[in-house]
Amino acid sequence: MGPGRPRSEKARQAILTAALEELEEHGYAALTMQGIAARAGAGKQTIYRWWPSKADVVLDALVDLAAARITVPDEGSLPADLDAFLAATFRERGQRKILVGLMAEALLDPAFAAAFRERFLFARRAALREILGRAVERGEIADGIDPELLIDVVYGVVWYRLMIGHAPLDEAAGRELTALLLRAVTPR
Amino acid sequence: MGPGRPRSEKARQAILTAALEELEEHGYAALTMQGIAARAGAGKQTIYRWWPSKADVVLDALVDLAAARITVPDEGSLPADLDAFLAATFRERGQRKILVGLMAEALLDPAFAAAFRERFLFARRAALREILGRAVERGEIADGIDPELLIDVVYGVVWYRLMIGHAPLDEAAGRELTALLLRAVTPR
Amino acid sequence: MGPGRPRSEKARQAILTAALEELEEHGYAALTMQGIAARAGAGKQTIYRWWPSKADVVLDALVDLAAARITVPDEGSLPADLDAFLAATFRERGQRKILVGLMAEALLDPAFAAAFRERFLFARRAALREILGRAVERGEIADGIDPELLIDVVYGVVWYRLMIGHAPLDEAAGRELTALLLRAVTPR
Amino acid sequence: MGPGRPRSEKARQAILTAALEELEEHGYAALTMQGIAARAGAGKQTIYRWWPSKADVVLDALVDLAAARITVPDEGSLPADLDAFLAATFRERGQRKILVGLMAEALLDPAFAAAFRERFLFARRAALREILGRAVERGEIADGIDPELLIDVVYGVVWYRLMIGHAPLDEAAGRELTALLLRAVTPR
DNA sequence: CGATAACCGAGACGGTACGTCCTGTCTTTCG
DNA sequence: CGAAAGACAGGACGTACCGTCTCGGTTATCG
Repeated sequence: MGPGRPRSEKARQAILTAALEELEEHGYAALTMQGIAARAGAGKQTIYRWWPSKADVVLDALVDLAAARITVPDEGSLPADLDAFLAATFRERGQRKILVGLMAEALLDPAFAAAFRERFLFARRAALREILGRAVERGEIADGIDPELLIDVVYGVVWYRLMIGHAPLDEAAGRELTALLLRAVTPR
Repeated sequence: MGPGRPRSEKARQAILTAALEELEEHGYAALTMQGIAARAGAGKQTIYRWWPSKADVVLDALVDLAAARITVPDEGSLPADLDAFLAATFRERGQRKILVGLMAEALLDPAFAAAFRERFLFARRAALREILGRAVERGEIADGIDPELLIDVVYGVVWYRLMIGHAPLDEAAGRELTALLLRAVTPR
Repeated sequence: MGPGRPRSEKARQAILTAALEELEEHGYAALTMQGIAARAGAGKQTIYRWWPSKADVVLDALVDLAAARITVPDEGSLPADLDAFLAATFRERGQRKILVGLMAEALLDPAFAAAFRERFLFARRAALREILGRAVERGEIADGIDPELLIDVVYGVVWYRLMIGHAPLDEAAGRELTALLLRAVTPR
Repeated sequence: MGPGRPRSEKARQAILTAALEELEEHGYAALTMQGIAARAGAGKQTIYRWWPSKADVVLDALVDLAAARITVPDEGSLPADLDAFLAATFRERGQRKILVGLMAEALLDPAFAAAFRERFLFARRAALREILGRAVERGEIADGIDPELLIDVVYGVVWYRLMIGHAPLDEAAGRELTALLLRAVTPR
């Protein structure tokens, strides 16, 4: 490390925390750099020095939150793994506001969209891909079925319901989706 | 009609057209009421009088555009209907910018989200529901399969790919999705 | 009179009354054509048809109010006339808000300034001029003293105090001013 | 001085200059915050941060302009002092537009009226008061004559003519007014 | 141990869009 | 054709944030 005062870990934490609190209290739409800085007792410059946009702050906060969370179940069979995976996914719905806000930002800002994909979405896809890979090896998935499409179906339904809110995202929904997928992929 | 100058259809058209042009040129994120008003040669007040937000302007423009477009195919069989429906859906992708912008707005603004659901999303779901309803009557869908979940799967995949852009939304994708769904729903 | 519906005297009265009431309640600065029209139950066009600006409405209302008020005292001597004139002038101070508002408008709008001069200010000057004319004939004013300057002194002091509000405009003030003027003009 | 970027003297000057230029070109009535900001190359917020209204901007500009100008003549006699004072006052008539605009604003806005009185009007009165005070000491003013009334007469006539514009404000006018005042105050 | 350098908080800066208000004009229906 | 109603284009308002900048001050490395 060169000379100069090192980055303040205290400021970083204060900013991430402030961002999550502001988001929780007022919603993503009302989130502002000014507001985060004020609540964190930080200067705006300090935020801009380390994050290119407020969405990146929230994404960092989310990644911190969800750091150790992506546990890939390995129950020995596809149905069990899928059920466990979806149940775990739905359990984190305290993050609904965060996820929906970040997706909105990603839809509006291509630069952030790339970061969101790489650091969040694709990490989740990889977990599901691992589950499906094991199922393929076990012969639980018929030939000619593209696992990537299955991933799209799972996350498509999850995100669609998360965003539209017209149907629940609970364990029953998980089981129903698992059942449908099994009918689709099971060799016969 | 009461007294007073009636609403100007010319102004309405100018505003909707201006909104779409601005969106096309600069993207949804850069869309502003000022910009729309200036390009339309309209006063801002005239916009605010009839639409609560810029998103509602764009939604109106979209509904005008897509007015007669929701044609429900009736080819006599589920596979044919699904293929035709998805092909028709994907063909309208000139609307990608519009749809993604409106979804972003819906994620940020609950009031607009309700309008978007009622006037756009649910109308599309209804079309698909009709197709599936006919398939159920024909016995092409096994008992115990909830058509609403199928709708979520179709639009989930469509929206997920529309938003993330990691995979194509073309006729091949449509056929692949159709095939997967048929495997899932066909009685045996 | 030509054909067509004649001007509505009822509307005219409603507008003048509404203008004075709005002025009284919210002050001249907050006076708007919209507000006057709304309170009068009149259309804005009706106001614009007959008055070029809100100031002209208020001026009309003032002239109606003060119509018969300019009574020129004729007590037989300059001191008595002056005292009576000033006392009468000061007595109308319920019009303070109106006068100050109109003067403000006249300072900002040359077109209205002309109307204000002709229809109000110069009418008042004429009254005072008549008093001074009689005093000259009676030999109460020394040669070489320009009555116009005396008028400026009287109305200058009145308006200055009316505007600045640093000193009272009451009968004592009138007597003090009268005394000063007499010392200045009395031949010796 | 506390922390934070200090106020920009350059911006302050640019704003005051822009205000005077706009006023000169388009008149006080057409003066707008937007216009001043645009011409000064400043943000509107920067103006609102330091001045509550456009009138306060112009008042600051005037005070800057007239800073060292209030020179109280001391010629040794009341007639000479008065003549010199009035001549000096009338000589500044390049400020007519400014003064009339500020007075209009003061008539419409009590908050600004207070500032205008304290920072401009009363400062001018004080100068005249000093002249009259010396005259009293010299015995040039008869007992029982209130100097404050004399100040009202002088500034009353000046402002009345400034506003109405029916009579000139030149050296001849000054001499005529001086003569009248002397007749009024000279002991006999 | 002092110079240098990068950080920090604070807050002013030039901008841009917001949503509201009012202006003066226009286009209806009604009497 | 006057009048009430109310929509229209236009433009200023005062506010909120943006992202940048310029302060004084702090905390590290390195000569």
